[in-house]
Amino acid sequence: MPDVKHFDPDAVLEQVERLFWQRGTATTGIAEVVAATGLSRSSLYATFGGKRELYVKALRRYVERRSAPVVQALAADGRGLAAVEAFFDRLIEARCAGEHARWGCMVANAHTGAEGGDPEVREVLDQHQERLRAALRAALEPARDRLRPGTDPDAAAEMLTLLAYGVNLRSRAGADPGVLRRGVAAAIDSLRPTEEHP
Amino acid sequence: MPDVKHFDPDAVLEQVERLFWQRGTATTGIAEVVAATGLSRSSLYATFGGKRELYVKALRRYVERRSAPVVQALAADGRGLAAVEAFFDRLIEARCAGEHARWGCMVANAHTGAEGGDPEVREVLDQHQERLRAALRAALEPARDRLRPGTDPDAAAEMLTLLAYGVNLRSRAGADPGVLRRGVAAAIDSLRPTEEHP
DNA sequence: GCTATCTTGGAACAACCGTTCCAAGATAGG
DNA sequence: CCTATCTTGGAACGGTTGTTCCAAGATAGC
Repeated sequence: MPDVKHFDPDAVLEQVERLFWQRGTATTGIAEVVAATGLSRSSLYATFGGKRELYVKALRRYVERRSAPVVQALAADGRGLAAVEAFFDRLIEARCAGEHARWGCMVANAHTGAEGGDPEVREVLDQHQERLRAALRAALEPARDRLRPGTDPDAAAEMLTLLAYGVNLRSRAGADPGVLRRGVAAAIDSLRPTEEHP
Repeated sequence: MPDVKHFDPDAVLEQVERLFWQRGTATTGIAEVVAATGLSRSSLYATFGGKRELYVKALRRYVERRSAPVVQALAADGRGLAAVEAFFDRLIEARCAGEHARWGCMVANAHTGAEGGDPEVREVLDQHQERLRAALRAALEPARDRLRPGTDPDAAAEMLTLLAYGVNLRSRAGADPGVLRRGVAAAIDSLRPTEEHP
């Protein structure tokens, strides 16, 4: 009996996600959201709630549609250190070039600013960190006996996680991809066993 | 002949610095600055200019009075890897406990949000990154021949710099200091030569 | 085609934003 | 003590914020 929505909610949410991802929460006004999505304030509020709920939904969409697939692929990649290398290569590439260049990571971005104070947001942040850590740990597992002697894979995964956040942050300020690659390579190479020269 | 200021500009700037450091630019209104400092809008605008100039001056103060001393101490510390260890220990301690716990690093915080778009701010960000990198590189120099064979000190300094930004970011979201320490320890330990067991 | 029910466009809202302005107050040289 | 000059308090500004509200429009079952 009732009327039906004149738009695709997920397509709209993607637009909103891109807006908040690039510009942040505090800087992006509802007026900009209205302008970017094309729909009216009424539809916006009726479908998603207020600005806070809209941001949280956009952030969740980012985690599920942008981050999770890559993280899962990393966890499932059985190539060992090569998998970790590939992950960081693509990360740096995506952060410094192409459509989303210099946008950083929406989750990393959320760490600063008012959005990080929200308990619901904080939960997403911690979940994202934990998933990335677990994926890096899983990626290291097949290479366990090919790592440098004495290496603790859990601690190594922790280190690589922190490194990823560093890359995400610095990429937003225009860091040179070559420099980022060099820093990441130093970390990964330090996990390889020293070559023997008898 | 003229009247003289009824307050100490640098003491006020310190208050402002703390405010912007903890809460960010976009979230902190001039009204809050007025309330925190106790002085009037007139004095504020006459002394520091608008909000943008006020933020930049507070950020510069942070770099010069908070960051630079620690970074210089790191560069001058001749103990090698122990110097790097001490630097990160104190960093994590300051980020997770005490007066400024969970505030993160004001410079790292500036990477996200509208402030990062300002060319003047961007310059401070790059300068800070470069100083930290150079200090870490200098701290590694005395340990050069005590590092793991094949280690590139320049690349290692790059890696440690990224790691520091990761620590700063994650600390704001309430990361456990023990976890942070473990990740950092993994990075530093990976620079040590493998123990020989003959 | 009628109608109950939802959606939509857009006006309107109070609250707050950063900034400006000016009269009143404070100061130090003459 | 007087006065030129700067500072200070606080009112006021136009613009923007997120949100609400309602009449008009669209839809699908009867």
